[in-house]
Amino acid sequence: MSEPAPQPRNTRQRTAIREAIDASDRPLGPQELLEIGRRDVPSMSLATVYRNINALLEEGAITKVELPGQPPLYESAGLKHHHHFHCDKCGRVFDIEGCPGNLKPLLPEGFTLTGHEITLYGRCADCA
Amino acid sequence: MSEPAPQPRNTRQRTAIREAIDASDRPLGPQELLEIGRRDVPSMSLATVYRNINALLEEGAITKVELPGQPPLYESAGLKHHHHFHCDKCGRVFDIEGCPGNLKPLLPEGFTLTGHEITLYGRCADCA
DNA sequence: GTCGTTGCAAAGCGTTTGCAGCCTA
DNA sequence: TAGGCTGCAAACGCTTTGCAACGAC
Repeated sequence: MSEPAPQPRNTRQRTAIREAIDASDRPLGPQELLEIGRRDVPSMSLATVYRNINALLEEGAITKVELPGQPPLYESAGLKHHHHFHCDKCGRVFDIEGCPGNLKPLLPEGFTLTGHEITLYGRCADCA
Repeated sequence: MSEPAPQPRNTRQRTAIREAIDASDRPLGPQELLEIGRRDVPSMSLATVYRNINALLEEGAITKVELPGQPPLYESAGLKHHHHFHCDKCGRVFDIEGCPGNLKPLLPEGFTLTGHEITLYGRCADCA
């Protein structure tokens, strides 16, 4: 089921990507990570960003944020349960604390619930 | 902003696609629509499915259902406000009636709310 | 007969992968 | 030095588009 998992090395590229994600207060996409990472390592390629994203996902350091109709974003793992807000104007995604909870009553007969995802849409404070 | 919008024609392909969507009790993807459509019009191509999906979307006959991390699905327009359930096992998506509502309190200061999307995950009745 | 539509193949776009050289440990 | 990592370019999967033939009205 699982590969022997090689010994990871701390390259400047990997460090730059991990720090970019940890320092951000909102989830970031591969292209944004490339731009930020290139401030430290100008030669960095997009393929490297993707490979490190996948490595960090597998080691559990970051989480994939998937919103309807958009390519995935990534944020630090270990944030508490939260949801996301997508600004209709600037397109940025923000973390939202809290959760309405109590969604089980919505389920049809015989269905079981293991998780949920909520995305809010509107204008962020900068764009409102 | 908007093209003069040509006079649409009722081809067998378009009819088959529209009927497949209207007859389904759950949202369908392009590949599924191709398979169903080919029962009526075996020569149908995937490009035709996509072109008709987009035409039906613009004329407001169908709605795009976008779930996190999956390609879009399509369902009849005019269904009342609802959400979606994604089965972890079979991968199918089902419509869910009802809505928790009252999500405004979750917003940070200065943010405005125009809409929301909720996706539930778990096992459907067949897979539970 | 017009002109919207179709099938096919090529092009786009975001993501993944093969490969040879590079660099961390 | 070994072998994981990187940059580059080719490959992929899904969707769109150019083009010539087709067919609805």
